[in-house]
Amino acid sequence: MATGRTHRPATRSRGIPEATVARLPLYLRALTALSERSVPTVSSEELATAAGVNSAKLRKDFSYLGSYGTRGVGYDVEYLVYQISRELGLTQDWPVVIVGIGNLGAALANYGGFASRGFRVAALIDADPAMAGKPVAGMPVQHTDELEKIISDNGVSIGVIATPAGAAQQVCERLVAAGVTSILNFAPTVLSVPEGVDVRKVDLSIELQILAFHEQRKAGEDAAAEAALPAVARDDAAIEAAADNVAASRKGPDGDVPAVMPA
Amino acid sequence: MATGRTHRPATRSRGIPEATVARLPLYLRALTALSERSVPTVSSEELATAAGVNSAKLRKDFSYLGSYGTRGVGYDVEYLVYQISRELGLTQDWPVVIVGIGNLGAALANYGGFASRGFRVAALIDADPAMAGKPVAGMPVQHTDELEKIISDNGVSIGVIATPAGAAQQVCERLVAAGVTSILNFAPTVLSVPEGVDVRKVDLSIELQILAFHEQRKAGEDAAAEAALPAVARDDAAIEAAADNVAASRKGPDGDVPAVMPA
DNA sequence: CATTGTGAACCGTTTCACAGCC
DNA sequence: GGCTGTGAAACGGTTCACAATG
Repeated sequence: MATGRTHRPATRSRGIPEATVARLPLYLRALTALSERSVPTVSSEELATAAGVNSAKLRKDFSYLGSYGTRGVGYDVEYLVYQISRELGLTQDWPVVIVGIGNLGAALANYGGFASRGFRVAALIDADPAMAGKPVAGMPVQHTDELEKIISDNGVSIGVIATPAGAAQQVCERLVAAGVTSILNFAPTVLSVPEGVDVRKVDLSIELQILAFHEQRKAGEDAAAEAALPAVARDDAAIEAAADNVAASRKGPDGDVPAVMPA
Repeated sequence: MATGRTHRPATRSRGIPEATVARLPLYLRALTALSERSVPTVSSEELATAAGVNSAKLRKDFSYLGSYGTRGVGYDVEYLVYQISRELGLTQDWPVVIVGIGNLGAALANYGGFASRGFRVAALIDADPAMAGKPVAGMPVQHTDELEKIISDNGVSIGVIATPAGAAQQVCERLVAAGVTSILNFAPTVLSVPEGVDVRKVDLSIELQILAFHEQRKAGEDAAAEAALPAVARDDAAIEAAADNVAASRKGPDGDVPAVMPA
């Protein structure tokens, strides 16, 4: 999961818990799907399943927004879509700039999920003069020299950094100086920003490392089980020794082979 | 923040807290940088700053791994790198497959951060027959038909899904059936997986929505401050009204303009 | 009477503050 | 003296369980 936030103290009352905010987009996506299928109402149970959470959590989350359900019936899909959209600020237009148009930046520029929810890619910016003017996702790449002007002309408050780690802090500082107050950072660096600027980080290799950690544990468990050891206390040596056996016993059933679409 | 996990109950003792696990890669990155600069030891304070956390948290985190520091001195950089790498399972080789070689899949394939930490891209897989054989990141794309064989031949236990949402669940099922037990999902869908399979999700549009939420709040605050209203209780109507003024007053100082590298 | 909304208990995580140790 | 390691307190989030209610 992406994470990392800079925050002012939770002064104001009736603040929605951060954990709840992070789930609202999930609910919104599930609700949008229901809306497209013209489903009029959902129960907390159904919606929770669709969003991949449990229903108690969902109900508590919604209780922070206000009470938009009907006891004995459920929630009105359209109404909830509206309320959550409004709460997330998606009823307004958010111009976004992407800085660093390499593989990842280009992928982001082409990503449909942005436009579909109020985000508009206002500009693509790269430091390579050779990139300037080149169309990516139907939009000409602009040179870094224009950064400040672009931000200011478009009233951009959200910036996406997809540069190499070495350039990220500099880019960040220029974005912030130009008026950006929210940054989504894909570069594998800790950005330091002034008070009042939010940073969220998405780090691919960190996610993999977390998976590797659990994977390693599973390997240890499997091996312990196979060796018919009592599954009680953990023993580091045993786990380490067992780790070498990972992936030894894998099966590859090719029963039904459904088609997969290209990304 | 990327997130989302499927988990067996925390049966085993001496489990490292999930929150700590999620920070270990951060420490590792900071330590690696120190190591490259041949710094022999660090204090919890220095390392914490470099990793973007506070020192109490860092010390508590390390206390779960064992006590690898020296009071009055700090931590031995090389030794810590080794201990954390081992704990994360990065001393072994993790073959990974990427399914869905669109813009994002290609970006992932080219991403250097994988190889640098024990992850090896074993194969790139796509359902489009036209992609088959095409080289991406110096490696030929293989057709989905080969999925099971690839997983099995390479002992792959970690899969990355970068397909469109519609294909993700099917791909996921095939990966799992073929022996994959950890999945990093970039498709904007909730994947359902059997017990024992870990899923982590990275969702770009969710991250932006979370930023938009905070951005909206800031706009409300700013407006309230400008209007010289008492900064006490929140008033929804006022915030909504003020939201339209976002980005009205932006300055674009072009003082020093450092160069930015392409991504 | 099915389903929401929510106090209260619970649990994991963070922070504090200081004892322990080099 | 300086810095780690860690109990204990504080906090935020989740889950439970049931009263409220359309």
